[in-house]
Amino acid sequence: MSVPNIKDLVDRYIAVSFSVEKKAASLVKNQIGSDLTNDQHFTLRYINQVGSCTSSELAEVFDVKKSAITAMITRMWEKGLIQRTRDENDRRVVYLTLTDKGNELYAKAEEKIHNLVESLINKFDQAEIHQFIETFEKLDNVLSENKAGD
Amino acid sequence: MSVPNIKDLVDRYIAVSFSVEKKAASLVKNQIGSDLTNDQHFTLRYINQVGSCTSSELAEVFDVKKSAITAMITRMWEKGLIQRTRDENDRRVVYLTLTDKGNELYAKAEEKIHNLVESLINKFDQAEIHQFIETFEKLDNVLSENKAGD
DNA sequence: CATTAATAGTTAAACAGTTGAACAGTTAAA
DNA sequence: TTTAACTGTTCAACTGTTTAACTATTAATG
Repeated sequence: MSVPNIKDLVDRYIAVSFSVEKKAASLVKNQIGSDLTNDQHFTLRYINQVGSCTSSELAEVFDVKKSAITAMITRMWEKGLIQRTRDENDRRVVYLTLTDKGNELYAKAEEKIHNLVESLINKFDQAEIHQFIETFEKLDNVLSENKAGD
Repeated sequence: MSVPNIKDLVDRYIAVSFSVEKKAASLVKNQIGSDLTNDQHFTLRYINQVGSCTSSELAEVFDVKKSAITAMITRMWEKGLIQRTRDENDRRVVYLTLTDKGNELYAKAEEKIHNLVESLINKFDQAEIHQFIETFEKLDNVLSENKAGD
């Protein structure tokens, strides 16, 4: 008990992160409806946050190949959610931005998620939440360093 | 700062959980190699833990339709990792277990993950890890309740 | 300047994972 | 016994992914 049992830790972490991720995805999907897949929602969210970005940037952030981004962006472009604009200075580059429709859809999704979280957040006290997110972000950094050292 | 800003919280949580999940998946994939996809690894892990289960149970746990399980189990069955055994009492039911090959592959993957975690775990102190997992599991329970109340 | 490198993004084939609907076989309920 | 419920499968269609080859453009090098 005092010595950290790595096997138990790995089992617990994998089980809980897997479970939470599935449940959160399922809840979000119920809220958002069938307009948007989860990956499309994350893409919308990211572009909304940064305002404008490129395919290469998305591939870096999502840790997938550029061709995967092309496919996903094309599907969202077909739905009228995303705009592609060529850079006039460097004509290789294509800037991705949200259309009005994309922004609206994101705002609607965001509102529903906000309400959902609001209804759940009172189960935790603020210090606990704060510490949880801090550790989670620390884990993210540790993983980044590990990857950089490959 | 004292009042919890839900929007910021949601943004931070989604960003960090998305990022950690991607990085962890990528690290695990590097360790395990191309023998196994992440979902197949999780499936192997689950069946290893419970010993034996059914398609319906997997569908419940993974929160997907049964037809998705059939497809995935078939792929793993073709690789010789999983065995299907009909229940003689209720001939609708099929029990899923790991073959020797499945168990070996799981053990190998588990060892590599173990070593990986061992190399990262010293970045955190034990109390922090303990508290983090506790809160994560609490979140899992809260999400379960919320889903049950749908 | 001309040729060669590198970069940004796309396309196409192939695969894993997913849903939804229809179905077969089996068991339980009426 | 007929009807209803359940377990698992099949099939078509879709999203997301990788790999490899490709286009177009820009940067670097001689």
